[in-house]
Amino acid sequence: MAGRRYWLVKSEPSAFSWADLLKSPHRTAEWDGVRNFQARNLLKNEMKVGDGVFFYHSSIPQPAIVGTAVVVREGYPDHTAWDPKSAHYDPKSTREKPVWYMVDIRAEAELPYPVTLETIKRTPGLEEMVLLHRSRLSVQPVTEAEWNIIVALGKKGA
DNA sequence: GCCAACGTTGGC
DNA sequence: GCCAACGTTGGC
Repeated sequence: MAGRRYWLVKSEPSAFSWADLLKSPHRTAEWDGVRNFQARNLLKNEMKVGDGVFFYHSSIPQPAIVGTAVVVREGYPDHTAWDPKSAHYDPKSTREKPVWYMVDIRAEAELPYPVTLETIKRTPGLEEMVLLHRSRLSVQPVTEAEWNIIVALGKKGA
């Protein structure tokens, strides 16, 4: 697909896991709760319908990319910011002037061999991944070359 | 506008 | 559970 871009989103499986995404209606979920401006800008402006998304499990013994997803709805206001009962409530965000945005993603394929952080660190061609250098960014860009290397590893193992 | 304090993320 | 990295806040 021309102009298709690639991304990586992180989630702690205890909060929302790959299995949770698979169980969601139409295997689709709102990627809500992102409260970081750089990540927000990517969600709001850069991620387009059809873009590829790696689903990464963080804060576990073996952090890893476990599946691929696709963007099915582009940036729109994150309504959880308006809900005082939500853990992601932010009174600075209003319906008139939303601060936080999200996209919808749909699960595409599970990687038969999850690509661990450890593998990423020692795989030639992945040295420059944002994951290794700005590890705290929860939505980050992935190059096409990186995407292809990781998809291949995920199919066949390292 | 600087920068110290603070809070959160996330690997280990 | 620790702590380094780093984004955000707020006093000045």
